[in-house]
Amino acid sequence: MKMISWNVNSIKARKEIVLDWLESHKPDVAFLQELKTDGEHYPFDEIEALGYVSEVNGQKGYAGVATLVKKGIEYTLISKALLEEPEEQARFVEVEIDGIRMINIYAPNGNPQPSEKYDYKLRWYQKLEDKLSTYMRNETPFLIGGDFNIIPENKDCYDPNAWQGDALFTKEIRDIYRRMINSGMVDAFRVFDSNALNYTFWDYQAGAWQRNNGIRIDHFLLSPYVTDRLKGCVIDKEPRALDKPSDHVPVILEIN
DNA sequence: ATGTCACTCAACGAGTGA
Repeated sequence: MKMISWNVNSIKARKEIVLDWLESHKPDVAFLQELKTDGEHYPFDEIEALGYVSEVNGQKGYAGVATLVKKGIEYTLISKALLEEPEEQARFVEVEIDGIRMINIYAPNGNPQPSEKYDYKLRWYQKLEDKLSTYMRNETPFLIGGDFNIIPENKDCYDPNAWQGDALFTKEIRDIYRRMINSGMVDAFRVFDSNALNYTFWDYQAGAWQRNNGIRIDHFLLSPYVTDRLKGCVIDKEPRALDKPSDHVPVILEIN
C-alpha cells in the first residue's frame, strides 16, 4: 500500500499541481493538509474522477485536512476531531483501513513563542500524546502522518542556529517528538536514511529553495505492527521546483 | 536586503498566518 502526506498550502491555489501529482503517482491513500477552505473550493468532483473518496475536515481560509482513499479500498471513518466536538481548528482526520488506524494531522505552528498560539500547540500535542499512548498500550496498529510542525533534530534543518527559539524547534517541542519515538513509534524516513540532510519544507522567502535552506517537519510515525510491514519512505522534492509550488513537498510511504 | 505567498474583509489595499 502506497500512502502520501502533503501540506499543499491551499487546495484551491494548488489544485492542478495536486491533481497532476495524484494522477501520476497513484497513491492508495493521501493525507493532505492546509487546505484553507471549508469545502466550497475543495475539488470533490475532480478528485473523485481520479478515483478517490475524500474525507474532508475543512474550515474557511485556515488549516484544514483531507484523507483521500482510493475507491475499492474499504475504510471506516473514525473521527475528525482530536480535542473535542465541535473543534475550533480543523487539524485531524482518522480512518481505519485493514485494521490499521491512519491518522492525518496538521499540527499547530505555535509561533511566535511564547504566546497563546504556542500554548495551544502544547495542549494540542498533549491530547495527541494521550491518544497515541493509549494505542501503544493496547497494541492498536496505527500510523500517523502529516505536518507535525516539529524539527526533530539538528540534522533535520539546514541551519540549526537560525531556528533557535522558534516554536518548531524549542526543546519542549522536540521533546514531544522524542517521547513518541522513545515509546516505540518509528520515524519511517529515518529507517532508510538515518543521517541524510533531506527536507520537506523550504520557505518562499530569501531564496530558501535555491539555497536548500529547508527543514524536515512532515513525518510518518509507525506503531510496531506497521513498522514490521514498512517497505519504504522517500521525500519527493520535485513539486517544489514547479511554478507556484506549495512550500512543502510530499512524503511517500510504502507498507505491505 | 525578511528577497514570499495565500487568505479574508470589505476593497482595488491592509492585516494575518505561515
